[in-house]
Amino acid sequence: MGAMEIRVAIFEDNKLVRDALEAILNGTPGYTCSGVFADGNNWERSIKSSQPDVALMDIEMPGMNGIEVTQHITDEFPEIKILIQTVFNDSEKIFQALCAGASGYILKNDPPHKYLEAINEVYSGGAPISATVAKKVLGFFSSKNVVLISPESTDYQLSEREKEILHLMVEGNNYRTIADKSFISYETVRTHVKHIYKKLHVASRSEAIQKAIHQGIH
Amino acid sequence: MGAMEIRVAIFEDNKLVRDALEAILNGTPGYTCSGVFADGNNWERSIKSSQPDVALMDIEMPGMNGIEVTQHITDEFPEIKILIQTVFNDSEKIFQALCAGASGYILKNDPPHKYLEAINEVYSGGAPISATVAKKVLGFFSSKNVVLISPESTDYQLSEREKEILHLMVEGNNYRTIADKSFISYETVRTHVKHIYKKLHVASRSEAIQKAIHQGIH
DNA sequence: GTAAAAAATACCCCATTGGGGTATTGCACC
DNA sequence: GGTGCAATACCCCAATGGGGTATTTTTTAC
Repeated sequence: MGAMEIRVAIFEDNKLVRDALEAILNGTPGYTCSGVFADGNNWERSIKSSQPDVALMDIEMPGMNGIEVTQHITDEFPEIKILIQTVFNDSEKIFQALCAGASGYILKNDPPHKYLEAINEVYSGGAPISATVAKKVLGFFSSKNVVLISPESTDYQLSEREKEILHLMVEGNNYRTIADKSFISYETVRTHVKHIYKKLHVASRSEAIQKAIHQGIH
Repeated sequence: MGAMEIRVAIFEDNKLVRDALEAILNGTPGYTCSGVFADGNNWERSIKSSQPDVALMDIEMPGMNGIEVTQHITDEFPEIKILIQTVFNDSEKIFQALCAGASGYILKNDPPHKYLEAINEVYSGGAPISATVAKKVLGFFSSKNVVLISPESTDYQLSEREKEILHLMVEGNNYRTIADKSFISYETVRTHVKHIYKKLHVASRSEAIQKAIHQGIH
């Protein structure tokens, strides 16, 4: 086990597939299978014990599914790359996985050498997607299922105080509570809120909150 | 010119690039350049005269840009595949193009053989994306810039009357006006609105309107 | 260094909205 | 013939939103 080997953790509920993948990884120079898990129910312990560079993730697993595990891992261990593998051609799942932070996507019927290439590619910072998946991704953009929010439009020039007030609104406080927590009067809160609405181009509390959450105004 | 050749139209403002692409296409068996255009200003005429299977589209063009042209072509001639090519690594533009209906995406510094492969791939129904672009696409999903709308969630079981009221709300009428237009009392409008909010799982006029518009409740 | 602009504070008025009830009528389904 | 639902209608009241005006402080600009 040389220092240059890519450590891979396998999350896969099918024992045959799991064993096959493990054999391929351990039988190929440059790759080590550092952990094999049948589900994601103990994902945190699994990750800590196997210390992978790349997690090969099945979407369909009993208990916690691959999408949830992907979300958790990218939240807690953002340096670990996740390569999603599935037999399903389910667009919905693919997109959930992509949104959860997967780095790449391959189909289960891809041949072993494709797996190895893909693992290598995510490890090097790339983004392997099989042709089938790529097609779905592009197709999805053409459909009306995606709303893009321009990164440019996220600068609303809110003042620090306004951001504080907005934050308190997102937490669900009403004007009275915001006033108390900010040590200013009810009417001042209202004035700030009016300014916030003008800057965000919205006309209600809920719209402002939506915009704040979706565009990460903190 | 055999029957099996792929007809390609080039939209590209740079004359050098344009001529080079034309030469490559016409010099390679299986490909024909059926039209060469410096901009998209007469896109409809250009498409009708060149009858392409695939349009090779530059994003940056004087007058109508490649994204707008892509949108028009996919609207009017959905059978034509569009391969976007650009020197820019601009995520924003890439996503606009993808949303406009592009079938594939290559970078201008890709070598000629990649162009030919990509043209062949879109023509066969594939979705070529260069590794750089793929990375951006996947990265975009992980960011907070994309909102996915599940197709499943669009049935809210609104009654006919409730849909009417919601429609009047979308048009900007207040309760009083809705009441007058619907020949019912102000209070009845309020009752309907409360029911609508419960069914849509929202808590304000603006959220309800957003949901109605985005999910096409009529 | 001073003038202009922006931010933060505070108050006024009042219409509109939202959530919690209750209640009656009519219609369909079993 | 009761049970459920849609449509109608009213009550109370808290919360929100938009329009003002005004003072003080801070920042920015020339």
